[in-house]
Order: sequence, then structure tokens, then C-alpha cells
Amino acid sequence: MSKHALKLIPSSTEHADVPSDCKNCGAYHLCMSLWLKTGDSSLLERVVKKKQVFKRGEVLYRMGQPLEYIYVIRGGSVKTCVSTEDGEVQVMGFHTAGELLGLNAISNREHKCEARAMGVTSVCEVSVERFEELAKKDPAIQYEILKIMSAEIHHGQELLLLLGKHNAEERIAIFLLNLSRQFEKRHCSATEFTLCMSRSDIGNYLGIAEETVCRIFARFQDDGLISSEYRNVKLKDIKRLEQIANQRPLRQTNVASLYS
Amino acid sequence: MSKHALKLIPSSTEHADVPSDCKNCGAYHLCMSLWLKTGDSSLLERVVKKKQVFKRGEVLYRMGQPLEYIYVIRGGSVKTCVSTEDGEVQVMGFHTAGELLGLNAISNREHKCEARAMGVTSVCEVSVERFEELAKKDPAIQYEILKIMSAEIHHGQELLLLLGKHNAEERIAIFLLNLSRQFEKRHCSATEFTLCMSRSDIGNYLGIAEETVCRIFARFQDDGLISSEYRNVKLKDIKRLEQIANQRPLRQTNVASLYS
DNA sequence: CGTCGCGTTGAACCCATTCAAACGAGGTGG
DNA sequence: CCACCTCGTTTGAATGGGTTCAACGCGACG
Repeated sequence: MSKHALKLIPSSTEHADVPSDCKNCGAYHLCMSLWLKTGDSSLLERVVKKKQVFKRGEVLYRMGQPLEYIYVIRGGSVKTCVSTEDGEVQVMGFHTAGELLGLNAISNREHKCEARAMGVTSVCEVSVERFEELAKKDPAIQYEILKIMSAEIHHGQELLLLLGKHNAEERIAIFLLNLSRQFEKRHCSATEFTLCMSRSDIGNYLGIAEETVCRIFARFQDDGLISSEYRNVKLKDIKRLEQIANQRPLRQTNVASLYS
Repeated sequence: MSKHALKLIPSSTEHADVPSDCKNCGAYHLCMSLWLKTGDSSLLERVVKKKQVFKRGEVLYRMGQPLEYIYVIRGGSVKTCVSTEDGEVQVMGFHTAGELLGLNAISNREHKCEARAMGVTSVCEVSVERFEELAKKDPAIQYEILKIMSAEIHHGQELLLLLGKHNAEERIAIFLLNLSRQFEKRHCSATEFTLCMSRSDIGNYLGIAEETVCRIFARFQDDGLISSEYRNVKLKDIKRLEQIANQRPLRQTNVASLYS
């Protein structure tokens, strides 16, 4: 509990209620680059259909639902996950202020994952039809769409690398460092922050059991790498965390096999 | 070695040499839907810059390289993989005739993964500039781009689910069944086919050790689920394979936690 | 106050990895 | 032709990391 506190959580909870002015919105910069390249700032009001607030646990959209809106997160946090017919669930990502949700469904107009608010979350709903009208007229917007989908592919690749090639300790180190960088980008403290997701969600996301997450958090704390109580985390030795994240003491992969 | 053989490997090796006629190309249908919506069939020749053949192990493009061409696979097989600075590699996917490669780099014009031929592989190189010119004029092509990127995201999600929520046995069962479906789509035998990738590649792709792949192949064979010698695989009991693929005897995931 | 969700810790088990060794196929060169 | 090498594959034995099951503390909430 530092007194000279930087923000421990990003712009989310401060104005989880609908902000009257977009300039306070976590998605402000994103929106500007998206719509306002057209030079018409009133456009924004015409495109954004509805501003809406979701409470903790509420669903923005489900798998299989037709794509109606694209969501811009103003504040709060959302998790996306896919599930199979037999009930297993995989958390795909955690999303906070400034991110766009729903774009990956734009091709077949059907959501391929589910989005659920993890805390009180404020979003802008953008009509897909309106959005596509704009995109058709403005190549810059098309380009933004590509960039976002591309980023999503890239994030998926990183997660894949995480699940395929790292043990539990490394996964959590990488996870914490990624969070740290994200917070830094949002001008929050990179070393002290509050997680918006449960241990269970972290475990699911990283492909390890909830208990393992706890244990490794405890181990990291014992080793002086971090200090954590519940969802408050403080990174105390980023150097060593990075060392763990990048260590590869595994069997040296047969380089020759790359050429097969 | 059945005498009344269906094709065990798709159109690949048969015309790994450059086919003079696009109608023999594995990517024929894809190309038609991509370019010929414009109604101008000579367009195809103007856009496709070069037809090229890669030998086993040769690289189409590396991570970090500027995006110059998009590749349409005519025949053969290609694996894409990402790697980190410290030398670990994760196979992202196996690609065969009819697939497009390189599109996910279209936003920042820099390849985010590496593509390497697994056997003799024939491709069409398509100039990105030319391609984008076309895309700008034709919304249908933009839509195709979105569809392909969307499919890539979807495939990534499935792989993520595989790595995060399934044990080795299930992963291989799912892998084999996916292959089976792919072959079926290409009008090859769905039950008897030849793998184009090594055990090592399979293991890397599925996030398990090479030896584990061998062992499970052996176990499946002992149990009469498949018969396999080297890269020739025959699925003998798809029902039970599907049963393994969909079984979830794991701890029942706390459904309530979904709502957090 | 009792319940529920979340977090934590302990102990036993087991699946997958790791290390090691060996085999067959294919290629090369003597 | 055979010796030799490499690469991909296979199998065994031992180890360990992570899961699983269980129990408990804690705070929020009705």
C-alpha cells in the first residue's frame, strides 16, 4: 500500500460508469485513429450505437451468436474464451481498456469465442453494418482491421509458444512480465499492480492447474522475486524473472530436425 | 499397400514440378474464388509473379523478413513455425496444396513466422503490391483476406485448446482425426494416408516429446485403433479415436468459475 | 450465522520427459 | 559390393514436475 501511488489498475474502475466525454475513455486513442482519420469528428457519434456497462460475470457475447456489435472497451476488463461441445473451456485472453472485441468474427459473422466481463466494464457497442460501411469507404480503416486481426494472430502465436515450450514456472514468469509491460504502456506502475483475474483464470489461460499457480506464486515470493497477497502483485526482481522466462535448460532441440 | 489405392498423399508429389495449367493446381479453386470474381481471367497471369519450386528443407521466408510475396501452395507441404531469440521453436501449422501463406504479415509487412518446405513443394509467388492493388479495388478480395486471417485465428484457437486442455493421447487422436478430415476434403482416403511430417515435427506441433509420439502411436496400434509403419498411417477404429479425442475424464472444471 | 467463491497448503500419485541405446533406411565413398 | 555415416524412428528405465484429491482459512453476501 504505497502512499505515493501510481495507478495500480488502469483507467478501468475510476470511470466504470459511462464517461460523458470520450477523452476520458481508455479507448480514446484507438477511436481517434480509427474513425477520425476521415476528418469528420461527428462521425464517432453516428457510428457508436450504444454505450453499455456490464457487471462482473456478465456476457458480452457467446460462441455461435451472430455478430451484431463490435465492442470497444472503455474501462474494466474482459476475458475471452473458447469452449468445446463437451464443456472444456480455454481462456484465450484478458482484455482491458482500449481493446477491440469481436473483430475476429467479421468474416462469417458468427462469434467464435465468448466474452465475459471480469469486473464492472464499460464498452461502446459499434454496429457492424455501420462499421463495414465505413471500412468500405476508407482504406485506412480496413488497414486498422487488418492490424488488429494480425495482432490477434500474433498474440495467439505467443500463447502457443507459451503452452508448447515452457514449464509452469516459466509460464507464470512470462505472464507476469507481459502484464508488467501492458501496465507500463498504460502509464501505470510496471512493478506493482492488481490482477483483474482469479488464480483459476490464470491457470486456465496458462494451461496449468489453479493450485500450481498458487504454489509458484508462493515460491516466487519465498525467493524474493515478487511479493503477492491475493490479487496485489509487486515485482521485486524483474531481472531474475526475465532470466526464468528466457531460460531454456531443456534438451537442446535437434537443430537438424528443423530442416526436415 | 492397398492395390485399389485411393491417393495416399494429396495432389502434391504428382506434379511437384510446375504444372503448365492452373487447372491441375491444388490451389485452383482458391485462385478462382480469389481473382476471377473480377471476371477477368487474364488477371491471374498478371498477378502471379513467379512460379517456384522449393526442395525439402528450403525456406520460403524467415521471421523478420519483409513481406514481398504471398505464396499459394500448388503442391507439396510446408510447415510454419515461430522461434524466440533463445532458439526455441514451435511449429504452428502444416500446410498443403491450396493454402495461402504469408497473409498474416500483411499489416506490418514483416513475416512473423518462418515457412519451410517439408518435401518438394511448388508454389505461386504473388507480389504483395499487386495483390493489395487488387484488394483495394475489389471488396470481394478484401473479404477473402479477412476470411483467411479469420480462419488462421480459428486454427490457432483450436491448437491452443489442444495444448492447454488435452493430454498427449488426446492430442494425437485429435491430430490424426484432423488430418483425416483434411485428406477427405481433398478427396483422398480419410482412413489411410501418408504423413508428410516427421515424428519430431508432430511432437513439436503438439507440444509433446518425440518419444511420446512414438509410444502413443505404438499404443494405438497395439489397441487396434490404427496401424502405422513409419509415415504410413491407417485409421482402423475412428469411433474409438473420436471417443479418446472427446473424452474429458479430468476434474470437472468449476463451472461457477466461468462467471468470475 | 451459514454458505459460497477464492486462495492456500499438504501428500500421493502418475503421466510425460529425459537419457540412453539400438535398429532400419538411405546416401556416400572407398 | 560393402563399410560407414547420418537421420528418423523405436523402445526401455528412471526421474520428476504437475496434477489430483483433500482440507482449511478467509472475506463477501444473503
